[in-house]
Amino acid sequence: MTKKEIQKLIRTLETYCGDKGLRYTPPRRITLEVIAASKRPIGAYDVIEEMGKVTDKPKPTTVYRAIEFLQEHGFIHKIESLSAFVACHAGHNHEGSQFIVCNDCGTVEEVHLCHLPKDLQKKVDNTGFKMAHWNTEIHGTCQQCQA
Amino acid sequence: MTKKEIQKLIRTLETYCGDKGLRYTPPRRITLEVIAASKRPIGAYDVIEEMGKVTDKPKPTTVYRAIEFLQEHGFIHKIESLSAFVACHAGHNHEGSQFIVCNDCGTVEEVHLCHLPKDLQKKVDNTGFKMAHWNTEIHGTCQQCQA
DNA sequence: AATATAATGTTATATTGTTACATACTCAAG
DNA sequence: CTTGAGTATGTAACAATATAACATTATATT
Ligand SMILES: [Zn+2]
Ligand SMILES: [Zn+2]
Ligand SMILES: [Zn+2]
Ligand SMILES: [Zn+2]
Repeated sequence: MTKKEIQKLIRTLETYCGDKGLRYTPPRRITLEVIAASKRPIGAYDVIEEMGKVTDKPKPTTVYRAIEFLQEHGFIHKIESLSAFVACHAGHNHEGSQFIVCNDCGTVEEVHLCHLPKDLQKKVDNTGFKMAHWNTEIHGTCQQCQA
Repeated sequence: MTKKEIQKLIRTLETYCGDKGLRYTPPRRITLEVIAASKRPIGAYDVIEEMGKVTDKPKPTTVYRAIEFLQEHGFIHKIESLSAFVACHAGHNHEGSQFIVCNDCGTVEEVHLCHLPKDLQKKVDNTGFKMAHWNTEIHGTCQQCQA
């Protein structure tokens, strides 16, 4: 994300917290800034490192708590297959996420769909399952890396 | 899986290795047996524990190597959001996996589709991305656990 | 000020996964 | 046979990721 986009995202976080009676705190702000500023998914311990540049180097707990908060409220997503985090690019909270991950350069693109693909939704319905969240990670090689 | 199904799966592994000039070895066999016998996704260190009941307790490397082999050849899948493994229920190697995961009881059902859902495939095609593998994990509450 | 709630600080530890190097097995060429 | 190449395992140490438990601080409400 560009610096402007990050600034906007941070203001969104601040507003969101105000509206919901949640606290807009340094760990939460900095964690989001760091994740949003990263070109690729960033691991929790790299967030700790980055955060250490602007505050006392935080303990894992601090960052993991901020990550949990930001995930719950839809500001970031975890790329499970990489144990790493990215800022949400959809601009709103959503139940499902899709990512395209390049195995060569590591870049990740969020592909936002508002609904689970029909063929999957059908299968889920047939089992009487009550869906809460879903996530798809598509691995392969991006156009750039094919050249 | 039932004991019969496991036995069949193991024979499939043996045949597969023979056909491909790969080795059918105790770590590979036991790892598959243990994962297939588990009612829920099983973590690598629990596989180590189980394997320890029938051989000298193995080191992590042994089990991780077997897991890697079994994954590469389509016998097992990793549930990324749980860092745990399940035996494949599709009966053949496939590029994409879908799982329905109950957050309450932990049971996982594999939903096999041979192709990526169309809306996702379109998005991928538009980016010029060359897909290798994909994985979807759907979390929620199974019918039993809703009662 | 007293209280309740939300959030953070701190320490230690648990869980998951990898690196590096030595040893053994299998098959085939000489 | 035996030697060499490729495949797989054995072993020890370690790295990376994540959580538990308990103390303290901040914020808002009474
Ligand atoms: Zn998103
Ligand atoms: Zn790439
Ligand atoms: Zn499968
Ligand atoms: Zn359930």
